Parts: sequence; C-alpha cells; structure tokens
Amino acid sequence: MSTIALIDCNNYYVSCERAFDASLAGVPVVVASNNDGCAIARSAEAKALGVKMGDPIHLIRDRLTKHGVVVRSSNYTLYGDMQRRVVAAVEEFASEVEIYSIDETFLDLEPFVDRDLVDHANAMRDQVRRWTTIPTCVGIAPTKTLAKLANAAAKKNPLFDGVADLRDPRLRSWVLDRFPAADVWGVGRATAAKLADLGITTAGQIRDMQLKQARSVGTVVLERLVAELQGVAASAVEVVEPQRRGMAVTRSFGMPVHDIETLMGAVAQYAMRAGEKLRQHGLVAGQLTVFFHTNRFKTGAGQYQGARRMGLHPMTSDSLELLAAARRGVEAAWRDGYAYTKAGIMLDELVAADLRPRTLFEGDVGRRERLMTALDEVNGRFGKLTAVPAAQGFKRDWKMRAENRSPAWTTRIDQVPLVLAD
DNA sequence: TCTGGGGTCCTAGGACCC
DNA sequence: TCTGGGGTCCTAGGACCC
Repeated sequence: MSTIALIDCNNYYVSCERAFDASLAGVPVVVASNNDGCAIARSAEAKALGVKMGDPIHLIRDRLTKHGVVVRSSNYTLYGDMQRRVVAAVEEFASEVEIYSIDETFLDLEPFVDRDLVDHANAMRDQVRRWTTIPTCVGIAPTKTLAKLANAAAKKNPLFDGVADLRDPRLRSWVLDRFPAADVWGVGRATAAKLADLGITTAGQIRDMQLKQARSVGTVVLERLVAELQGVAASAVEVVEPQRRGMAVTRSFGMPVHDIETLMGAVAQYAMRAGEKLRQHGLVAGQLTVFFHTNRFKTGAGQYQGARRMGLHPMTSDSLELLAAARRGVEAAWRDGYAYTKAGIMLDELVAADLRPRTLFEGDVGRRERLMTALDEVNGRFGKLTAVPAAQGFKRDWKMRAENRSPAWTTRIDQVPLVLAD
C-alpha cells in the first residue's frame, strides 16, 4: 500500500496577492477571472460574506463595495512563478512530486513512513510559509482520491489543524461517512444526481458500491473512483509530464466586436501567442481550430457561433503559418451583423518538434525557425507585444479588462517590490 | 456595459471496410 | 416475424477538473 499526500495552497490566488501587499491582510479579497468577469478566488473573509466561486462580479458589485471587498484582476504570471517556489519548498519532503494543478501537488511519502507524518507535513507547511508566505493544508492517505478527500477534510474540519492523516481505517471511515458524495474528487453534478437517485449521498456509500454497479451507473471512471475510495490505487504519483494533447488561447473581449477586421486583429494576437506557446513546449501542431461567438448569456440578442478546423501541413509551430490558417478560418466562418464577445484558437495533434514528420517541399524551414526564435527573444526581453505582425492591428479596443492587476512583483526587475529601511 | 481560460478522458455512433 | 457480422477509425459531445 502506498502513502500519498496532497498539499494544497489555501485561497491560492488571494494568498499570492497578499504575499506582496500587506494592505490585503485581514481584509476580504476577491480575485477576478480574466476580463474581470467572475470571482475565482476568495479570501476567508470574502467567503464569509457569501461571495461564491464563479459569481459574476458585475452582479455582486454593490455587495462588494458595501463591505469594502478588494477586487484584484488575475495575474497568472505571478501565480505561476509563485508555484515554482512552492514546489521547490516541498521537494525535499517527498521522494516523488507530481504537480497536479497550479496550487496542488501530490507527494509520494513512502520513504518517510517511519516518521510521524503529521510532524513531517507540518515541517513542510512551515517551509512553504517561510519561502512564500503561502498557507497550505495537507491530506495523507493510501490513494490519490483519498488524499484529495483528506485534504478537503483538513481544510474544513478544525479538528485536523491543517493536516489530515487518514491512513488509519477507522478514522478514514469516520470521515468518509460524513463527507458529501458530491464533494468527492471526480463526482460532478451529473454523477452526484445519479448517485442521489440511488440514495447514495456520502463518500462512505460510494466506497461501498459494487464495482459492477459503479461501472453501470457511471463509466470506468466511476469504477476506478470506487476502487480508490476502497484504498486500491487506480493511479500513481507520476513525475513525468504526459505528452500534451491540445493547447488553446481563447479570450473574451473587453467590448463587443462587430467587424471582421477587428476580430482578425484579436485572432492574430491569439495565433501569435499560440505559436509562442508551442515553441516554448517544443511542439508542433497538426490541426488548428479558430472560433468566435456571441454572448450566450444575452437572451433576445442574435446568437452565432463560427468555427473552422484547419489542417496544418506540414505540422508547424510557426506563428505566421498559424495566423494564415486562422485568418482563412475566420473568413470562411464570418457572419455580419452580430456582436461577438469571445474568440479563440485551439491546437490539436501535438507532436514533439524533433519527431515531426518531414514532408517533401517544405522549403527553407530553418529561415522561418530563426525568425520565430528572434521574435520570441525580442518579446521575451522587451515585453510581450513588442514585435507583432501588422495584422494584429494597433488599436486593440477588444482587449480584455484587467482593471486591478497587481504588478509583476517576481518576474520583472523593474517591478520588484522595494523594502525601505528607516 | 457587464458571466474566465485552460485542460483531460470516455463513450456513442457514424462512416467505411471486407 | 425474421433481412449478416464483424472490424477500425474518427468525431462530437458529455463529464469532469482547477
């Protein structure tokens, strides 16, 4: 039986904002999604005020103002950089480390089982705090699903004081019997409803399902979930990143777009960014999808979704090739007379660039590769959007809102916070 | 005026083949 | 009454995650 821990940062985006801004301590803070649309992270104080995950900011604006809630635009550069530091702080406490999401890491604790693992986990949390200021919780259990559940218990139940070790079967059962089925990792709305119809409302009841029944109610996914709750691992801590299957750059607009030129400008920028992302990961794509659509929340308004899938032959990470394909797609799918609010580029059939199938007549790819390298260097050194194709346009009215974005405290030397000594 | 952006995995069903 | 019986491959869409 293995020993797996999940360490999860509390209110991660808010904690990152607080790391460099003392004025946010103790006050309610909300971090908004891109375009300042929804609440996607809330401090404990904001949660206490009833701000829910995904609440549209513009619908709760009055309440936020009334209670003095600070709203920050999301700053993914900061959160990504802080994650590196969290992972670095955690590494010496585990034999294997799997970065699961921007604020969660699975750890293999098998070599440490002779120690008191609660002490071990607390030492790890202290180190993360010292290195990053970020508070965390830890769940320990024999499988990933149980470690996730243990982590949630550590967060919710003050009894655990931030670390829940559920290796003991009796304690584990006690927690599972009180844990809502709908909150189990892998149980979403649809599955929760099906389970409820069968009278299954706790994690303990899911654990007690027959595997065959689980499979017929859900799919092989639910069957594996039941096994994991029974303590039988269906997935291990994986250090190596799996090969990426797809990649996307999509954004809502700050204001509706009505004409094709403006839309092309936005799509051009997304295509350039998509190429940059491919090159950063050393990949090429075989297929590009471009899409754009109207505001689906707006009833009564004309709705249209345009999309085109384009093959990329040869497979490429060349931004200008992506741009050309995307433009053809937009031209083919365009309809006049609608107010478009979002567009995006998706890339599929990703392959490592050095394994890319060669084609005849692909010409002097070396020259274009050097151009792309130069482009990445310029934009890396002087800031994004320093060198852009003219197609991207210079008036960017559509660009998303981010009215309260924190500075690049950790990734731009000119924005590093200063500590002034008396 | 105003509701995010990115991923993964699984299954059903159609197209096509012999 | 009853109208073959497999395969494979691909895609769309659902469900879930953070």
